[in-house]
Amino acid sequence: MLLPMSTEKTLIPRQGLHDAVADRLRQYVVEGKLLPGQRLNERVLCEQMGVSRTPMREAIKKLAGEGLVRLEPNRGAVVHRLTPDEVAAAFEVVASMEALSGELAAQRATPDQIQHVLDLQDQMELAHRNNDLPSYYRINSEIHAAINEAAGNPVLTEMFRSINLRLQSLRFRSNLDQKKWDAAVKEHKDIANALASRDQAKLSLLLRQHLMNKREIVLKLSEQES
Amino acid sequence: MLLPMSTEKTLIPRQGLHDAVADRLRQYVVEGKLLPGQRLNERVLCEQMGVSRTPMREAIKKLAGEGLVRLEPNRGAVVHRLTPDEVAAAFEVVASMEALSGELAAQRATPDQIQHVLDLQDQMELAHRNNDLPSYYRINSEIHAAINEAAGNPVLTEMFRSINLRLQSLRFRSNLDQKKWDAAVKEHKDIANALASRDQAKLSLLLRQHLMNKREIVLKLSEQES
DNA sequence: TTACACCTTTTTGTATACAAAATAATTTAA
DNA sequence: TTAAATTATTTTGTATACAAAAAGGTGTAA
Repeated sequence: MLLPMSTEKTLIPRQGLHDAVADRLRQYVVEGKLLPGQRLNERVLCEQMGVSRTPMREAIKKLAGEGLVRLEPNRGAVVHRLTPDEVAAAFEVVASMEALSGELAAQRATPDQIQHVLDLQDQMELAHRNNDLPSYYRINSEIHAAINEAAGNPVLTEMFRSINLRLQSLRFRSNLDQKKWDAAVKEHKDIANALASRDQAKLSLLLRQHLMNKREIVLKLSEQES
Repeated sequence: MLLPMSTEKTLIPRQGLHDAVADRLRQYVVEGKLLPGQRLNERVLCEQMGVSRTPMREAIKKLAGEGLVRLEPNRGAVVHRLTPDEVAAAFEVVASMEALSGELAAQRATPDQIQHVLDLQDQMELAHRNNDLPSYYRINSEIHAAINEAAGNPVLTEMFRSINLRLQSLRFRSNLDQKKWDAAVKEHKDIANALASRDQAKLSLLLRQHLMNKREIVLKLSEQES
C-alpha cells in the first residue's frame, strides 16, 4: 500500500531509524522538497524528523552511496545536480539495461506476466485518450517495471531502481507535446506486442530505441529550461 | 588502548574518516580478510583501525548501499554472500554493460586510447606466454577498464566499478586450465583488433560473448568449490 | 542428561558532548 | 564607504555515554 504521508512526524520507525530517515530523504529529493545543489543541513533535518544526528548522518551516507547526494569534505552533503552530459550518459546506460530487460523478458516471462503488461498497455492507451498525463506517467513506469520484473534478474532490477531514482529528480513529468506523446504510446504498443510474441531481438531493439527517444525529449526539455 | 600496530597506520586519512574506513573495509572484503557470511563486529573493527564507532558505522552503511554487506536489524552487518543465481545474474548485467562499453568506445576512443589497449594486449600476451597468472589478471582488468574509460560514459564507469567490486569477493583469480586461458587470450586479441578497426557491432558482440564465457567459467568453479 | 527458565555479558541502536573547520558578523584601517 | 582582518557563531566531524536488544551462560527441574 501507499504510504499515507500526512504532513510530518506520523511515520512509524519501520526497521532502523537510519533506514526510515533515508527513505524520507529520498522522498524529499524526488519530490523536489530538496532541490539540486541545495545543502543538507543536519540540524534542520534532524529537527524536522525528530531524530538525532547519528541516524541522520548514516542515512546521508547511504544516499551518497546511491549517488543522490554529493559529500563535500567538512561541508556536508548537497543534493546532486545532474549536468546535461550526465543525463545523456545515464540514459545511454538505461537504454542498454532496458534492452537487456527486454531480451531476457522475452525468454523468461510467464504468461501471467505477459498478460499483465498487455493489461497495463490497455490502461495506458485509455489514459492517453483521456489526456490523463499523471496516470500515463504512472502506468508507463509500471510497464517498464513489469518488463524488468519479468526479466528475472534481481541485479538488473536493483541497478535500474538506483539509476532511475537519480533521474526522477529531473521531474520531466510535465510538458510533453501531443505529437511526441502519440509517438511514445505507439512505441509502447509495439513493445507490448513484441513481448507477447516473445521476439527477443525486436523487443530489445524497440526498448533501446524507445529510451533513446526519451533521452532526446528530456535533453531538449532541460536545455530549454536553462 | 591496544591499537598501535606497526603494520597498519601507514594510510593517511584522505578525506573524511568514514571514507578512509570504508575503503579499508572494502579492501578487507575483496582480500578475503572478511569472508562472505561473516558478521562485522563494530567494536573489533574499531579497535583494529583505531577509530570510534561513529565513522565505522557510517562506513558500514555506505558499504551496505554498495551491496557489499547486508544489514540485519538489531544484529549488525554481515558480508554479503553471493548465491550462484546472483552471480549468474550479475554477469548477465556486466556482459551487457561491457557490450555498451565496446559500442561506445569504438565510436569515441581517441587514437591514444586505442594504442593503449593494443599495448596492454601485447603485455597480456607476454604474461600469457610466461605463464604469469597474476600479471595476466591485472592486465586483463586494466584492458577492460581502458575500454570502459574510452567509452566516455562516467555513469557506466561507476556502475561497472560497483558491480565488479561485488564480484571480486568471489576470488576466482585462481584455477584456470590452460585451454580456457588460451581461449580467453585469443578472445582478447579479437577484441583489441575490433576496437582498432572501430567495428562497433563486432566489438560489442565479442565483449558480450567474452563475458558470458567468463560467467560459465566462474559458475563452474564456484559449484565445484561447494 | 536434556530442556527450559533466568540472569549476565556482549553488541547494536540512539542520543549527547566536545573539537575543528567553515561561515557569518563586526570592527577597524585605508 | 569600502575592504580587509578579526572575532563570534554556526555547522560539521569525531568520540563517548546510555538504552535496548540479542547472545551466551548457569542453574534447576524433569
